[in-house]
Amino acid sequence: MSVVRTRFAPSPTGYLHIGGVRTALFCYLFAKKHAEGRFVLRIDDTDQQRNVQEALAPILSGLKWLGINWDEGPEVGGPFAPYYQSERADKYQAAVDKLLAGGFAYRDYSRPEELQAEREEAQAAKRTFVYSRRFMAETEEDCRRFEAEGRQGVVRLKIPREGSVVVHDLIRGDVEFDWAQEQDHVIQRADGSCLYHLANVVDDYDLQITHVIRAEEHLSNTPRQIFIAQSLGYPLPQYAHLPFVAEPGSKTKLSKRKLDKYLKNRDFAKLVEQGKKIADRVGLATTADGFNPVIVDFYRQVGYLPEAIDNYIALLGWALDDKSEYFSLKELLDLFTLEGVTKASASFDPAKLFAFQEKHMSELPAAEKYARVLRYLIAAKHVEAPEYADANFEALPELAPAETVVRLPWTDAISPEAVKTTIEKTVAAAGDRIKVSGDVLDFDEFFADDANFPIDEKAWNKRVVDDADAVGRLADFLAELEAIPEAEFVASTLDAALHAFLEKRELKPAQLIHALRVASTGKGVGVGMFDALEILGKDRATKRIRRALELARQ
RNA sequence: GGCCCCAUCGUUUAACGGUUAGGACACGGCCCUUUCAAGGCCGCGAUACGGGUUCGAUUCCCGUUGGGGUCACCA
Repeated sequence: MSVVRTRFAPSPTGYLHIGGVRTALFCYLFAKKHAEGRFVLRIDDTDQQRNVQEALAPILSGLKWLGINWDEGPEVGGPFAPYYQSERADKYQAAVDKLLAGGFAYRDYSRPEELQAEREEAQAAKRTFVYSRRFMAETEEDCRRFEAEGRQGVVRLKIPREGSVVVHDLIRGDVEFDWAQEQDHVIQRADGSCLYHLANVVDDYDLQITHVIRAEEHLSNTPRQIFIAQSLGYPLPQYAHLPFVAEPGSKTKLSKRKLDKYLKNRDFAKLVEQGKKIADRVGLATTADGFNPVIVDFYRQVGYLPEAIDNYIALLGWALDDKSEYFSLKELLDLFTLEGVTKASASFDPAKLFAFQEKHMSELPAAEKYARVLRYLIAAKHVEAPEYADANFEALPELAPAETVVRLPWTDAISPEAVKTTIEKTVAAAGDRIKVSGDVLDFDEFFADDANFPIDEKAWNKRVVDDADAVGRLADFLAELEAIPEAEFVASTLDAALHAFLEKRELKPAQLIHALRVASTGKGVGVGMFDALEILGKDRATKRIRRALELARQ
């Protein structure tokens, strides 16, 4: 048994979308689960302009981010280089010559309008269109004659006019197509450039691809590829056509262009809204092409975990059994099989993806959470890191090195160590509330200037202004807080102190805590009250409450 | 329109002739609770339809309906 080789062959379009990732992931998983299996990345740029590298960058970075690493292809090279179709023209030419010589293709001199006329005629007569081959050149003389008429020649496949072909598909079983339904497709243009189907077949052969795993849309053009391969004497690869990734709540293929439509889906809108909130704070343009939940870059920017995306994407058209759902990439590598792939298209469900993100995030070790979150705090300027003084969000590392020095922009009185502790405690206290890394920005109250942090007006009015006794209680409790030694200013002590205070006065927690929260954090909601006080520390916490009391008494 | 593919809760899936048709997400309720999350418990909810085959069909066959893909000198 030969070594399994799969390939993912994107065109450089400037973005990597969810559907593409799913195909790439399955190709990768299938190859890598086999001993010595190789996953090849080939760039299908037969029809491209200059800026291939630029348009390719987001695709390569997206795959890398997701951990879908290729064994051969751009940047890493490999034994079958080049991996760009634009650099393989000579191979295609040789194949065209061979096809022509074998009588499997012919030179055609029809003009587009002539072909169109035939097409319309067939349509009017309700027949399947089949080219008459009226301008097929069978001899050199024919060629010269047509050329003398000012015609330009292309090369077409000479598809059989009868009989049928069976595609053996690993997912769909045997699918039969009549040759009569196929067209004499053009494989080479007048200018000598070759078209996709030819290039694709030649490359799959040259790169020794054993399993062609691709989206279902390619199933119906597999016959012509089989024709090319067989005419060239190539052994056929195994085919596996994956179901589509469809739109939320629909069976239509997911498309980047229809974002407006998807936005009407509540869950989709939620994702975008959360993403925008984060992007705005870190200075990311939300009008950019990549800022769209259909595009992988969106998730990277907002702070999703690549493992969560991989996990969800893997389940889009694949299942292991009736209960397992949470997988790491590594586990997927062991468990993935083509047999587990479903036949029906699966629609992309943003809410479910988010649930996977929550789950993976909740299992992330504290140190890594810290490293991921730091990027957002720096970009939003809640903390400063001298070594990244002028860096914008994109220039900041996704995982900040542990030794990164941080300070608060508004004071030097708090040491870098203390700032680091503040972040660590904030992340710990926020816990599950930080669902994507960028969510850390919801807890900016711990980094704000004690003398001048923003206060949510609604919460302030409700908890302080409208509560006649709030100020008095706050003042009394402040005195208690001031009596606690700084070293004991920790959540457990504060909890005990507050409850003792309440008990003495026969008050319920709510009668003090809400006002205390607004006074010390400026917000109506947040982490546990005692955690919040501990994070701030005695000095900052009491300073803030004093400020609040002053404001309330004005 | 021709050809091809597909069809289980709202979504994603399990059940490869015998189950009270299972799970997850979402949704609803309750509990916990200082807010917001999280968590726990409970609930709602599906075999598209019609014929066969069979002792027995989600499962096999045929048809209908519905959805999707594809029919380029795009990939």
